[in-house]
Amino acid sequence: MKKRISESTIHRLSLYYRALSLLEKENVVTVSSKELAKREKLTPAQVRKDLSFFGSFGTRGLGYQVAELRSRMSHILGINRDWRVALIGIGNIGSALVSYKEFARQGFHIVKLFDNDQRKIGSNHKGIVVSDIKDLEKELKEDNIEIVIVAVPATVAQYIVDDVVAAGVKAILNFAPINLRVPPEVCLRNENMSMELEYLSFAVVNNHTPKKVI
Amino acid sequence: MKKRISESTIHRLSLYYRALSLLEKENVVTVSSKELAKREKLTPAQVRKDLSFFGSFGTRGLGYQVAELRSRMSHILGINRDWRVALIGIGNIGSALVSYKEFARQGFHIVKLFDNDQRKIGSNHKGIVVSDIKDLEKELKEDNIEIVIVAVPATVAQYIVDDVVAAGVKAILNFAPINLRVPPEVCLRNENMSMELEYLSFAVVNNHTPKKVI
DNA sequence: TAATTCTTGTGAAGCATTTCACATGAGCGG
DNA sequence: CCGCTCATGTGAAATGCTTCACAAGAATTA
Ligand SMILES: NC(=O)c1ccc[n+]([C@@H]2O[C@H](COP(=O)([O-])OP(=O)(O)OC[C@H]3O[C@@H](n4cnc5c(N)ncnc54)[C@H](O)[C@@H]3O)[C@@H](O)[C@H]2O)c1
Ligand SMILES: NC(=O)c1ccc[n+]([C@@H]2O[C@H](COP(=O)([O-])OP(=O)(O)OC[C@H]3O[C@@H](n4cnc5c(N)ncnc54)[C@H](O)[C@@H]3O)[C@@H](O)[C@H]2O)c1
Repeated sequence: MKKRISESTIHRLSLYYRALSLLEKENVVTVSSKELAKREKLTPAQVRKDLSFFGSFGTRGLGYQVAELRSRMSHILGINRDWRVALIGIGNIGSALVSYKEFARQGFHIVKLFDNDQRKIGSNHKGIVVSDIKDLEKELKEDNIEIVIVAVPATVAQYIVDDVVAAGVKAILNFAPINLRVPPEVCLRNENMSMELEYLSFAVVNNHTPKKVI
Repeated sequence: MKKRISESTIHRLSLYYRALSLLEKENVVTVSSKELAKREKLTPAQVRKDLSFFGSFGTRGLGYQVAELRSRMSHILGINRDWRVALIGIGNIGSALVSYKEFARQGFHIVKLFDNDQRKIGSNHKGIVVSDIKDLEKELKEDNIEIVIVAVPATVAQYIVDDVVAAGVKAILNFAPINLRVPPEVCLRNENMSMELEYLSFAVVNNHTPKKVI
């Protein structure tokens, strides 16, 4: 019975959630798969198929209740609750992420910072004191951290991630441009900006246009 | 004859390029599809099929010459040359990107910065003076910019992108969490970190492990 | 109540991508 | 130079994902 949900479907759930949030702000009460599709450059059939993996949320002839569907989406995505996030590496990109208030508004609360630079350890970023990387495993456990963001140089990322995994964390967002080894029960996602620039460069040189834009 | 190259293949080309660069640093001379696959958690067949879209670069029984294949990859990806990049929005994320030296090392040179904040206009970031957003279209044309990175609030991103498109730019990397409209000849890529966090949250809640890690 | 309109939910068809499997060619050791 | 090993390149099969197309349910109007 349990069908494997594809990566693309999960990403589109995020898009639906985003579109529904906007619709709610616009005080729109119901929305059809057609309208939802248009807003995120997809097809109505795609929208309905994606939703159908999780249940049937609409009314024939009418469409979907915006508020209800949004709430359903948030449950499916697991964002109807708060998440405790730790950020490792308070450099260029790390600092940008701590300052980004939107994450907290979405339920992703960065509650812990780590670095190995003595000048940074003990300093305060947006109300959070930077911890020593030495205490990583211990503090991740103590603080019940569920998601870790890795923003350290690629050369040390694997060591860091090994500790993160040892601490029992099951979800990692990695910014270092390196292929990290994690056990199968840990979900690792990579945010690789160079790869996106290379995609653009490929597209320009080869006159290629992507079919779908993530 | 011209086969459509899939998004996944293009992303994997970046992975091959990265792995080959490391192999070259390690003074490895030849590499098999098997080894290349292992390094990036792929299958040997996948590697060979991807490469086969662009030619045949290997030697049966031996594998691929690391230096040669790397050079071929860089030509295919269009990174055997320099690119002139402009960055719009010198806030949290924009500042992090300007400071990141790796982009320039890969041939992506951020040579132009834009903002609308009077306190930022005229200021110097890593040797580049921030221009007024008012002059965006004119300066993008004058300076022959080919790739634009958009790091402004979502509320203004569409206006900015319209100007970027009007200036004839064909490649855009967008960090704003919004679905931007661009004409079909323009390649738009979105870097959406919230979406990745939502992916992780989905994975944890649904006990889902992705098949492939991008 | 019946006819009309609208839009969902979903098997099945149509495409796309990945994996398989093997013929083929290169190097090497005896 | 022959036989053995290794690894590529590629059609074909298998798998996965998207789109089609339509039965069926809900509202609305007559
Ligand atoms: N800055 C960007 O725009 C950008 C873009 C793409 C990728 N990245 C990647 O993101 C990562 C961080 O980049 P950055 O520009 O912020 O680098 P950075 O050097 O500014 O920051 C790295 C931080 O990690 C800390 N660190 C180093 N070793 C550590 C360790 N062992 N334990 C804990 N902390 C440690 C450093 O003290 C520093 O604060 C890198 O892997 C980089 O390749 C950055
Ligand atoms: N900071 C992050 O970690 C992060 C994470 C995910 C997504 N984002 C997205 O990236 C974008 C930038 O985020 P940020 O945190 O750097 O925001 P920010 O507010 O720090 O920076 C935005 C910059 O854009 C400039 N700007 C505003 N309107 C402009 C206009 N019309 N023309 C030119 N410049 C203008 C502002 O002056 C500011 O310098 C946002 O869309 C945000 O949602 C940021």
